[in-house]
This record gives sequence, structure tokens and C-alpha cells, in this order.
Amino acid sequence: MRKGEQTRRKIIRKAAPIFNQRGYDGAALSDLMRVTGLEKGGIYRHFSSKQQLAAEAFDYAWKLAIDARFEGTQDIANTVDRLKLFVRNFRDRRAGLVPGGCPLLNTAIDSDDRHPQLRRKARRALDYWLDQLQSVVKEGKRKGEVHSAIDSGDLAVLIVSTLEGGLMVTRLQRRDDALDFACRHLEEYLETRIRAKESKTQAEKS
Amino acid sequence: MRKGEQTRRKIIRKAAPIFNQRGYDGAALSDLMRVTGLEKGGIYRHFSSKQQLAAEAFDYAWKLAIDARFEGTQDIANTVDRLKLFVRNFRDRRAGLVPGGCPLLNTAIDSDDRHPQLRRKARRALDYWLDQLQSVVKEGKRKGEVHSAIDSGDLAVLIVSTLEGGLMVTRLQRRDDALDFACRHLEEYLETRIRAKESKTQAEKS
DNA sequence: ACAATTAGCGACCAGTTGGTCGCAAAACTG
DNA sequence: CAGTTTTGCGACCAACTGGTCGCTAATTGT
Repeated sequence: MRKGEQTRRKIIRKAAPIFNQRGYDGAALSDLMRVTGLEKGGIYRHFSSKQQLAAEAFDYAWKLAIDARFEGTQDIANTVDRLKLFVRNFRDRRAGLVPGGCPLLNTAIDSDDRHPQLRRKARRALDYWLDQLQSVVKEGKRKGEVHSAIDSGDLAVLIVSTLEGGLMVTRLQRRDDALDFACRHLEEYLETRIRAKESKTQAEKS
Repeated sequence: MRKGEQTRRKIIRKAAPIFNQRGYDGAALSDLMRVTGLEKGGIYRHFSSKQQLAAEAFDYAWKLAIDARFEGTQDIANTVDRLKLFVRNFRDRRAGLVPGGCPLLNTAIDSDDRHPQLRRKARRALDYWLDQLQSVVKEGKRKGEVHSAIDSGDLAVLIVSTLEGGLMVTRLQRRDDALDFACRHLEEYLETRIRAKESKTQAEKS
């Protein structure tokens, strides 16, 4: 790998937490210079603008987040259990992510109206995320593991909304209670209202 | 009322949407000058700093929001119905608020770490909000309208988390689906898991 | 009406913003 | 190792940042 490519990746890696914590406007070039250890020219050699760097930093941060959330889910056969692991991952797999909380939540709020390019990225990220969840629910309905009356899109949106809301409250309170309770609520909801009960393959007590 | 006081309030009223939409860093003095129609000196006559103005603008925006959300709830005797109206208000009473979405959500994300004064304000706002909801739940338990096993703090946090999460997704998607489904979910949850069923005073179908 | 107070202006400030570019050094390639 | 390409530097830029202040004009109270 060329030296330039290495540097480029280092810049993204170091810049991502700054953008995620401070937002686009709050992240000054001088901050990015500090954390990367490069001069301004060194950064602009690899990115044509602050916007472009922010966009790539978002991609990087989001990939880490979404990978952590889906980690291990492909190994689980039952779709409802897969959703439950996903919920648990959201709560538990937060170490190792880009500092500053969920990049989707941050970018969505931060970019609103003012940074259409970033906003588009956040929207696509959300759409992808919802699609992934929705397809799990659809598979569950096909296999008879999920109640047939459930709308897969609605359930996906509900899961995401509840988790992101819980995360936001948790961050503001600096206590894990809110996210914790949001997760427990979702797990109970999945168990009692979503899982089709005909075969009773799974114990109801978690 | 003195002319100065009028001007002061006008500045807050006009500045609030700017801060709410663009965040603290994104709101430049030049923006505030534009929307207020005042020169810089005219603004600084009434506020000692941008921080102070932002703080008062938040108070203003938050008061509008919280008032709209609790509007009419005091007229409802049954506590579970009161919570349900609150949920509905959150979804339906969004016109007339300060543009840019929920000030609490915006300020919480925007201020994180970087603006401790604003952050403190957002935290207090959240605490107050949770307290109000919690005391409704407590009253419900006292009156036997709410299941006694429910933790009032947990329920309050769950309601706020679900609504704020739904709002965030709705804003990013620019479609009301997410908030809509979050509300319907909460209403169903309140009806089926929270409301004490002994007297069956209320129909289960909404 | 008149003096005292208050309000608003706008030039000015130092510091910072995102961004450019020529140049020399370092890294590649054969 | 020589020649070429790639990389990073850092001085420089115009525009803009939040903030100050003396002055005049408008608003007050009497």
C-alpha cells in the first residue's frame, strides 16, 4: 500500500471521533490537524474539502457501528432470537466504536437542512439499517416464527426508534438506565407480541 | 413595558429557530443579525454573550414544546388516559413550536461535551419532563389505575425514549411513519400492560 | 417641554475559519 | 542508484468569527 493511502486512512480514523463528537461545524480544521499530527496542506492533499472528509469519516464511523450491531446475528437460526441479539448488541457492543455516540443520530441532528450531503448519507444509512431489520422480520414471517399480522417495516422502525431514543436519553443523563430499559422493553415486546407461539420452541423467560 | 424589554424578547423569539435548526456553532452572529434586523451592537446591548442568548433561546423553545405536550392533560381524571393524551400531543401538537424539531433532542446532541452550560440546561429540562410523567404514573398507581408492578421512573423514561427516537427517525426520513408507529405502540402498551384491568372502565380498542 | 436615561448603530478589533500553492523532501520504480 | 512521482509542509489568503465601545438618536419620566 502506498504511503499516501495509509495517511489517508489515518486521517479518516483520527478525524471521525472529532466529527462525531463536535459535529460538522464544531470540528475545526485546527482540531483535525491536531489529532492527525499533520499540517493543513497534508490533509488537503488527500481530501478536496472538509465536506468530503466529513462524509468519509461518517462512512467509517457508521460501518463500525452497524457491524457491531449485527455481529453474530447471522449465526442465529431463529429470526426473533436474531432480532433480540441485535437489540442486545446495540446496548452492549458500544466499546470500540467511534467515540461520541451513534453516528447516525449525531449526523441526523447535526446535518439537518444545513449539510444536505451529510444528511443524504445519514438517510441512506438509516434506510440500509431498516432494510436489514425488515428482511429479518420478513424471513421470520415466511418461516412462521413471527406473527403474520406484523408489518415488517413498522417493526423495524419501532426497534430503531426505541433504541436511538433510549441512547439519546442515556447520553444526556450519563446513566445507562434509559437504554437499558428500552432494550428490556423491546425484548419483552418481541417475546410476547412478535414471536409466533404455535410451536413454543423457546422459553418465554429471558 | 420598556422598549428594551420588547426588543430583548423579539431577539429571543427570532433567534430560537436559528439555534434550534443550526445548533450553537452553526448559528452565526450574522444569522442572528439578519433574522432580528439588528446590528451586532443592538444584540449585545441585551445579552452579554452568544452563550447567554443561546441559553435563553433554549428556555423559550423548550417552554413552548413542553407546554404543547402537556396541553389539556390536567383536565383528564384517569392517569393512563392522561399519559395517552400526552403521547398524542407529542405527535400532533408540533405546529406552532419553534422550528427545527425538539429543542431537547437537538441541544442534547449538539451540546454534548462542548457546551456544558447548554448541556446542563438540556439535562434539567429532561429531568423536569421525566419528573412530570413519573408523578402521573405514581398517582395512577396510588389510585389503582396503573399496575402496581410498574416502576414509575422506568415507564417515564420509556415513553420519552420512544417518542424522541421516533421523532428523530421521522425527521431524518421526512415522513411521519416512525413517530406515528412509536405513538401507536406506546398507546397499545399503555392500554395492555400498564392500565390496571380490575374495573375495566375503558374499552381496550382504541 | 426638557433633562436624563436607554437603545441601537456601525466602525473596529484580534483571532480563526476553510482553503491554496509552490517547493523541497521522501517514497517509489526501473 | 538515478529519475520520477508522491507526499507533506507552512506561508499565505480573503472571509468571517464573537465581541467592544464611543457616539447619536430615540425613548422615557417629570
